[in-house]
Amino acid sequence: MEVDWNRIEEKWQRRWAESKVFEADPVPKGKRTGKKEKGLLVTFPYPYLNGRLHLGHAFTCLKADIYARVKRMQGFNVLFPFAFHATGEPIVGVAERVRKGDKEQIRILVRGGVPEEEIEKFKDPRYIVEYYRREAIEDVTRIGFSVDWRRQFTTIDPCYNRFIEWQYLKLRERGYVSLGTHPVIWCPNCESPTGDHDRLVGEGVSYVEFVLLKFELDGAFLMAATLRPETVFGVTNMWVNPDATYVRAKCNNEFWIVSEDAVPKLRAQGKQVEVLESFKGSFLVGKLCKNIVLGNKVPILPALFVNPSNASGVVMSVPSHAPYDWAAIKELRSNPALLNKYNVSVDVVKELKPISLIRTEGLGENPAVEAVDNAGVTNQLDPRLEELTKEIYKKEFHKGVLNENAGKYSGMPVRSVKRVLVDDLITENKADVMYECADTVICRCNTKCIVKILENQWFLRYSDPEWKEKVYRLLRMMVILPEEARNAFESTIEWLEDKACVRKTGLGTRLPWDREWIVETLSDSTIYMAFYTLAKYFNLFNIDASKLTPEVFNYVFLGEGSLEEVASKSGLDEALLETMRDEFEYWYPVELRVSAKELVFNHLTFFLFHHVAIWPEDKWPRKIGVNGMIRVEGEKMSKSKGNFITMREALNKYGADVTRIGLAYAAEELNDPDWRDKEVQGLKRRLEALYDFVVNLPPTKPLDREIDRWLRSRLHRRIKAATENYESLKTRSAIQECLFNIWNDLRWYMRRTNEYGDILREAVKTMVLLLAPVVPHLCEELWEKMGEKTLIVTEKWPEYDEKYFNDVVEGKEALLENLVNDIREIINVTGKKPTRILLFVAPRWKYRVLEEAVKEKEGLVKRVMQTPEVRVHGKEAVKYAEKLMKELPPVILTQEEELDAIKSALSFIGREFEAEVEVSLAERSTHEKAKVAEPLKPGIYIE
RNA sequence: GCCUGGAUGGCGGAACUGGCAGACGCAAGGGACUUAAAAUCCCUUGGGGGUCUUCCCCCGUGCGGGUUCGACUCCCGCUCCAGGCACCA
Repeated sequence: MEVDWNRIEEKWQRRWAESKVFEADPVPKGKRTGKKEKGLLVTFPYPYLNGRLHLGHAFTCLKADIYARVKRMQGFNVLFPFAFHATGEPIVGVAERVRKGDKEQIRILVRGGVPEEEIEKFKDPRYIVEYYRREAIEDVTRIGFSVDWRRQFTTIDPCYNRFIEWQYLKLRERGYVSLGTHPVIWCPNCESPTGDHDRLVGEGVSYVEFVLLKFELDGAFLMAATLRPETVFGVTNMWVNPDATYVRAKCNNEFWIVSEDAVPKLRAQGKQVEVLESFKGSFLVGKLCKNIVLGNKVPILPALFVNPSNASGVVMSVPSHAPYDWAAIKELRSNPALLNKYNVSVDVVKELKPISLIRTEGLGENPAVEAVDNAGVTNQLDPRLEELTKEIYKKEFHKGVLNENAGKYSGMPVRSVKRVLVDDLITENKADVMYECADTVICRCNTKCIVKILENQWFLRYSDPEWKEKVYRLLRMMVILPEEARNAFESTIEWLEDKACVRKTGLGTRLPWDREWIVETLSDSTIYMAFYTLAKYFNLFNIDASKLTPEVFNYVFLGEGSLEEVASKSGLDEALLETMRDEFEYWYPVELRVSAKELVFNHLTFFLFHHVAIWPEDKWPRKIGVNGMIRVEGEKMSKSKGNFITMREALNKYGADVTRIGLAYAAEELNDPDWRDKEVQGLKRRLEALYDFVVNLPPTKPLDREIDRWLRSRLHRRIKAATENYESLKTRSAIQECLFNIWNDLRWYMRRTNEYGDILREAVKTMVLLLAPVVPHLCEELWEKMGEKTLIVTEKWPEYDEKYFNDVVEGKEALLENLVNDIREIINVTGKKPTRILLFVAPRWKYRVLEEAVKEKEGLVKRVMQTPEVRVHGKEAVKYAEKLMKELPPVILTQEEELDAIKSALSFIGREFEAEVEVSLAERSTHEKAKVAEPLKPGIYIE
């Protein structure tokens, strides 16, 4: 039968709206008697409004919605709110591009479903927010998420701004926000940090910290840049690029010699640099400079591999451990002409001897010399040098130990020496640091980026050990679903450092004490779940944001201050303030927050940090659900791949319930859900079959045969399993239980009997109830079709009762199922068409042996052979006992039970095979098949 | 490179503390029903082999080793994939 999905979905969405079932308010104060009267707040991270919602949003949000619906049916007062994120750059960027008439941007918008006549209005970022908010509400409603819309907001609403201001004042007051200084990849042209998405070249490139070692030269320092400062003990000479331009500059209170390219970088990194003179690198070649760490003098030599635009443009030469250096020395030795050009005697180069300073298991005295010579490298620009460098460094870093040449550091592992050494050298004024991009980064404006140290920026002090300790404590108290995700939280907390929480551009809330800054987007989205509890009042009474002073939030969220004072100062009603306070207390803490795994490393962890910073323990969140990322037909979903599916498209094609079950069945835990049309169509057919079945449900009557008890037993086990699965967000397993498994049980039941007991109807009703959180529209319709007058969304969740679990009856059915399969197997193997089937139930003595085996396997054969009843069967008995030692049957029945089960199923078996069926006890027969009969494996003979 | 996960049939994926790998679904094939199709119902389906009446044997959970009576599961060493790596939502 065709199911009119559209009609059903619209009908029930209308009913839900009319009856306001999703509008959740606190239970009146006097009636909060038990756990179920305490509010349960279920949340989903609000989506960013730079486009339509897509299947990824739908997937995560559905997990939350299903949980909310289950809990609601279990009798909890559940609040599932929804809001919208607008803070940040991209929306402004879109508006900007539309304003400039960017054709590509407009094409993207139109292709994304924006009507041509709306485009003009997209010049205003606020309109974009408004537009996508409307679209999102339509999608969320159409997919049937059980949202209380009275509490919606966007992050650029004035009331929300006041809330963020309060939060940051609070964090600052408690010492969690402070001024800081931090290196960033920076575009000198745009004069702003260059994030990944702002780059033309160099996605994912970070910066590295070079150590600048000071080498004295004519009253100045030649600044050698290195990533391996420990090798200062093995320096034989210095390298400069003879063709590059170098400068002598006053840097802070010293004179430095660095490449010209390094000057703006040093300036960006907080150095006062004044260039005094500039010259070619060749000017330096041949001079001697002093290694102030060791006190010896080393020559400055020319090298082409030195890149003046990398770090300081000066490199120290450690031929023992650095392949480039050894290769360059070799090349100079074999090419005296080059040296003559700079008036350097070849002897200088010939006298250079590698100085080994690291001992590494598996590597020789001078690893670079050996590697370069073995590879036959003779040229310093040989591309293989890169590879050799990496190889040696990797080994030396992990296994290397500094040798006696390293002075007081000798004996230390390379792995741990760097930090100590650098700290020492800086303290002794023998070194400095310089940051450099790890690889080329080019901004979208086509400018090469550098590393800048941003000063006086506001930071969240996530590195604070006490703050971290509190978060660890919260984490230990929390339920993480699935548990495997806990590790990721732990390592994130550990790894987290101070984070800049403000920017200069984009939409958002201005920092209350420093209005040139805007609170950055991830930083304004950490505790807003609390805002849902109040947004209702802000929306309802259209409250003037200016009244929302910090005192108001202090009172409502923290219970600080006196009611009268807060009321008179803010101009808000005392009663309203008190109601808001109660509303917050009622819904908080957050019961569950569900998100995709990519947010563990930022948003979800920040969510924890800020909660412990603001609230006492009883307001800390309870559970976090983490899920995978959506894929489409096995591939990552992305706009560029052309496999991007918006919620709107899915809803138009499949309808709400099919989309829901398609997503809910696609994956659970950390697995990535895969949206496959074939799979979804299969589920749709299954739902249609269910509809058909329920609508044409055969009449039932009160019966209590074994098969009825069997179905009841199975049903109660399914209820238990499905409920547990739902509670741990395992929607896939839940669906398996309450759709497929119950369905298979019903099929078996209807195959086994022609007379249907009331339990059949009960099972179907239960199935509809259990499926309601996943496919709520269909289930409401079926519920009504079954003659129920209530709304299923608030109907009571089925409960299981272990007293109905019946192992014997289930064992009997399992026996019959196996028996039927075995008979079929024999028919298939022999190719006989049966007219008569003879069945033999195993002799009693075999049950005796089995009983003993179940009790204790050890010494089974010996033990049972002492029983006369068994011993008379001699070899046969030993054989059976030995078989049991290897493997026991999964269920255990007595001989009587088994005989009884088969007897009462004779007509069923006869129907299945269109043959006469007879059963007898093996001990009453001499038939060869009576001999092979075993408990749970009756002898079968087919005629 | 670093930090988290992960790798199981034609496909998506199960397997609790180490105990019969492949549950459940999809796809495919065969059959029943039907005027026909769809839907539904029943059956088969990891690979290979055998002396095939409820079977038996061999191989099989990314690769190479190890621990164990026994390993998808634990340990060591790799390979590949996904996500994250902070001034971005």
